[in-house]
Amino acid sequence: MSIVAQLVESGEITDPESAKGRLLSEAARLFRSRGYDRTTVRDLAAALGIQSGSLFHHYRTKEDILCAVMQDTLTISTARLREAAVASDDPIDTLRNLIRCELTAIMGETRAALTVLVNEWRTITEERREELSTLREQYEKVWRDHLDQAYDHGLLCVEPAILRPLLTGALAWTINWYNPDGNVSLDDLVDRALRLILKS
Amino acid sequence: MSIVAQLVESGEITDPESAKGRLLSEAARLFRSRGYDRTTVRDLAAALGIQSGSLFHHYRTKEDILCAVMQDTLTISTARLREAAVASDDPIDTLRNLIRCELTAIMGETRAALTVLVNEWRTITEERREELSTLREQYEKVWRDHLDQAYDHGLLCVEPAILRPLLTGALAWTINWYNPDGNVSLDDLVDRALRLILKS
Amino acid sequence: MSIVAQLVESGEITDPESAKGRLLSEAARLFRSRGYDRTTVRDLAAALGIQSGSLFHHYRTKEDILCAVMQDTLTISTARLREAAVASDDPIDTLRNLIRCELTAIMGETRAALTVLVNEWRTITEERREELSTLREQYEKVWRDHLDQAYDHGLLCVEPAILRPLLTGALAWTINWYNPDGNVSLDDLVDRALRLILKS
Amino acid sequence: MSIVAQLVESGEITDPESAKGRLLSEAARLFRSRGYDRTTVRDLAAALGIQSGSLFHHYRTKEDILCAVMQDTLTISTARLREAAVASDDPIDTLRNLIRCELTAIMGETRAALTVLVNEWRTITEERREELSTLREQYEKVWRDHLDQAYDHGLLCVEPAILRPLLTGALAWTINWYNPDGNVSLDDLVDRALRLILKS
DNA sequence: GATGAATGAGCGTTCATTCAT
DNA sequence: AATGAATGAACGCTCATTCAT
Repeated sequence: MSIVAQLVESGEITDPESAKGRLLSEAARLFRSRGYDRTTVRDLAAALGIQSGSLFHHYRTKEDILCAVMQDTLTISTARLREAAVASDDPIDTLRNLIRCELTAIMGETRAALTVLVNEWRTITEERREELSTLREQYEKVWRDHLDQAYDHGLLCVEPAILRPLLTGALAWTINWYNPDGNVSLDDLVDRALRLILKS
Repeated sequence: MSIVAQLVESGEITDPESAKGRLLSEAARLFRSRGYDRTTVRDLAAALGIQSGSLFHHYRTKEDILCAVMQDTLTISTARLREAAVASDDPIDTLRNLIRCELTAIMGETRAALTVLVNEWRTITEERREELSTLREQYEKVWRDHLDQAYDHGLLCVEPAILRPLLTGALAWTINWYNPDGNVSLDDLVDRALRLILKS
Repeated sequence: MSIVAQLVESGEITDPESAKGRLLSEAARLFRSRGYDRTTVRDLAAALGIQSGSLFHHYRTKEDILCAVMQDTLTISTARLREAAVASDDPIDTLRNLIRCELTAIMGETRAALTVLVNEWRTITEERREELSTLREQYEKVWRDHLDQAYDHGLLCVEPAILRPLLTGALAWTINWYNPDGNVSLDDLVDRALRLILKS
Repeated sequence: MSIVAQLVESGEITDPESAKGRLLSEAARLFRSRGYDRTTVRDLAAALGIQSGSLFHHYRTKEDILCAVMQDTLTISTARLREAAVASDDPIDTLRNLIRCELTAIMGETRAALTVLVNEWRTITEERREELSTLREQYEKVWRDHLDQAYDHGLLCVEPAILRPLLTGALAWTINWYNPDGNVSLDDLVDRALRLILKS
């Protein structure tokens, strides 16, 4: 059973097959391509083939939709990261897996939602940010645990507290330049990011 | 004579002391803190103590203001980067200087404008983007030249074509987490970023 | 069944009883009395007892409203002119009927819209003008056919190609001076216009 | 000495060679081609090579400029019409001269101002309209006198009180269709308009 | 649940006019 | 006379949201 299916079953995320789920994935797609502010509720409604007023039966406000997108994306990403983290016993392999997992998320199906998460963070209200921060911290905890471990083994070039945010930026930025269909494979990219953080 | 003063004299940027210059720096500040879309021309006018209609004596449209902010910032940043690049003969010192220069820009007075450059890039029209791209490429050329040189000396952990965008992201992202008044000094941060890209 | 009712049924014009129809007739009235430029969407909305923003549910732009007014008016006028043209077999009676029909339109319910059609023709975009020109030509064709016929019978003082635009002007101008409640009856006016174009 | 020169000398119109005169003729040209509302004071100033604020040293408001254009045009037109009226003793020749004079004004240099006079009449304030009405009546008096005379000779197909406004419209409308460079000469057009109003 | 007309505050922009220089 | 920056009211239009149906 896939991770997404499990999270749907446990009620942690909205079923992407449901009406609400389709709404969220369409929203993620639009928010990413046009930006949150420039995406109107009419755009979203049109993309779903409904009237704009009908959106508000599912979510109270446009911002609620943005937050739901962020929340589900974070939940899925964290679950996937955890899975990636236990796939190997070797610290370096584990780091490679984490990097690949994060890059896959950035490039893959959750790409839209993640971009939104980065670009529209300041868009949402303080209160909402705090709610989501809890989820973000769970995600970051996975990274921190394994970076600490690798650092204790003397593998990293920089202490985790600084290394992680530097790496986060490096990976997040790939969305602005990396082309999966170009002449740098994803494996190459993962390898280069890994070399960046390793000591030797 | 300062770099900014020289650029003003040569007409490459708007004098920051002039009415237009004050308009631009206020715009950069507001666009950064609220985002371009969420900053209204009335906000900007109020911050300058004038009427909203009066803005349009200086710039034809709001987007013109955004572009002027981007252009001046890029011009200043490039001039500063060039200056930083020639301060030392040692390749590693030069890289350190470039990193410090970029971080200083991100943290310092041009911080606002640079954030805009990143966040509002897709906001502007295609045509405008091309104009600005020329300026961006001049900036990047300075980096590329010195990274190539360092790579030829066997100093870098990754080939420049991939290293530079990874580094760009790592440095740009600092805006989201680094606190200049916290317990990591700017020198420390520069040092850690340098360690990231060096081979050993 | 009235001509208007038939045109509504066939979908050629907007039902004057519908919300959109009331909007159009109010627009025609205001555009006529103040001119298109001087009529604001807020004026129009106020006259309809709605908010200005609500107008844009019915028509995308103010110009769309103007064009819709013009189109419906032309469609109705053409239908009426055709009806008037077949009411008699006598060429002179037919001309009299056409003149009366045109004057009735200019004086009557479509007066506002017709004035707009004349005064705001240059207001609308080229593209739109071409669309409407087709309708105008249909209207003019009715006139041309019957003027040609009358000319062939030797009834007219001037060849139709010049006579028709001279007559158009003479009739259109009545809006600037003729008072239906004054001491010149509509029948008198029709009679005088007819005398103008007949040979004897 | 030309009529215009005489009127300038007597102070009845603004010298077209003077700064104000150039302003007026440029205004007439612009008002005609774009309409009064759509011509901005900046357009006018630009056409004159001055700043928009400078216009207000010559005229207090934009409407003042419109009225000055109307006034001068009416004054010149009336003087020319009077001249045309005394050129012949023959009633029919005189009518022909009046028609030609009016058409020449509509087509010629004063064309711009005359269009304004027709199209922007409702634009100006009540008070202003009364001032100009006096001038208009002087112009109309010339026509009325000669039409009355011709009617008394049994030459006209319709009584002057109705004939004149019908003719006014017929001639004014030529601006919408007549092309002086087309295959209908001005003489032909004058001839056809004359046939319209004559009895036989 | 869905519709779609309506809201109403707010947007970027225009423009006749003013006025210190 | 002329400038040109500034005004401030008004413009056409947008859009998240509401609500009767």
